[in-house]
Amino acid sequence: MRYAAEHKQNTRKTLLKAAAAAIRVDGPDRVGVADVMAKAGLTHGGFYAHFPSKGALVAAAIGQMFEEREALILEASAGRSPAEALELYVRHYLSRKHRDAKHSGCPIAALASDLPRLEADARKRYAEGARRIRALIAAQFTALGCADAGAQADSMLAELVGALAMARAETDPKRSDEILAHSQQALRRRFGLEDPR
Amino acid sequence: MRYAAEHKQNTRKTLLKAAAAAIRVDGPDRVGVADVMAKAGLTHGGFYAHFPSKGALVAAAIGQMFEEREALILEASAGRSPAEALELYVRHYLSRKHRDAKHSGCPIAALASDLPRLEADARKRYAEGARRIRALIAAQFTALGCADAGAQADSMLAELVGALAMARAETDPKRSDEILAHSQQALRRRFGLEDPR
DNA sequence: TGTACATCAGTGAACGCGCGTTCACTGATGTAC
DNA sequence: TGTACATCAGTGAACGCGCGTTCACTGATGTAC
Repeated sequence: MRYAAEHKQNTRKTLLKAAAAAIRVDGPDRVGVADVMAKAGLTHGGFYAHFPSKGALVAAAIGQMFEEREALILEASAGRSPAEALELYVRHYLSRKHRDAKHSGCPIAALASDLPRLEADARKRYAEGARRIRALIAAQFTALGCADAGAQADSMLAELVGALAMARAETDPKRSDEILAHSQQALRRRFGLEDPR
Repeated sequence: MRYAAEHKQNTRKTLLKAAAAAIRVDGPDRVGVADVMAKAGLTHGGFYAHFPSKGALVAAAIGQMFEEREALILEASAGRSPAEALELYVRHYLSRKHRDAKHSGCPIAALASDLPRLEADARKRYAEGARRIRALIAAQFTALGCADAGAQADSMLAELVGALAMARAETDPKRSDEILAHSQQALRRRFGLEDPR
């Protein structure tokens, strides 16, 4: 079966998307090469036609996660004022929906504690991705006229990531909701974000 | 070789401490039963005289981490005013020393993203431990006369955990230091903690 | 006092399983002549 | 127009390794008689 010119590239993209989802849910160690191939309807042997090793897949999948995430943030911010965009970001980030949709959520929170254990390539991709997301937030603060936009972005992102990770770890659903709500409230207050409801 | 009455209990404690350190550094999946036994100077076969399974070790080791951590917090707070205790906690939490000493640091940050993937027992221990640490912080806010001490504690802990995890994931040492410094500054300001230096 | 036996933390070989990786092969299609 | 060959994404069996778990055994000491 000879394939269309872009067929291989499409398969590669499918693998990356499948890996990006699976790794956020189960972690880089528990996601197998065979799992990812099966999700694309393929058998495991063909994997090495696309990636030189599992480590390379993990690194590329982390890149994929951040690309997806950045696209989502840009799309959500489009046509909105800086204050609206920040408010929306915080509201979505600390929603029950985001907490429960780990496969498609923020990779910073999903992989935070896995990261220091990964190979150099994967760490690099993650650090670059985190910096880009931080830059998107900082840009909104700059547009709002903040002098220390970078510091504000770091602080906001830290509380977002920490609150989401802790809410996901909490076994009591009520307490988990509370963690999200408390950080939501704190962030709104300290950054002067209106509650639109 | 017949052993002293408490010998087995001591061995168990040694194993727990070794596991608690190793799991924070390498994660629950990459720490092997044989590794932990070797760190106690034993061979792997004897493991099952102490724990029914690896999962039970992981859960017990998580309990151990939080015990160590609580003891440390209580010790550091002893004889200090609530404001001093909070200031010290934040300063230590966001120090380079804490960032670089993963084996003995805060388990909430070290295992945040591993948690949702672990067995029910381990998740329970973690959630209980996180609640106790949160309660220690909330108690200081209550002593300071805060009406919403629980909400303050949640928000502070979220920023601490997020900032530490992100600083550990960052590959550029300068940016990593900056992440710690920015959250340190933000937390001091919003909770009115004096810089003693 | 001396001998046989019970105890039990720890030993180390073995088993089964999953997973990353390799490799000879397949089979449909494009190309050369 | 027809035939032989090259191409190449994907197949599926196999290999090696690490790891959790099991189990028969060790050997020093306490206990029963």
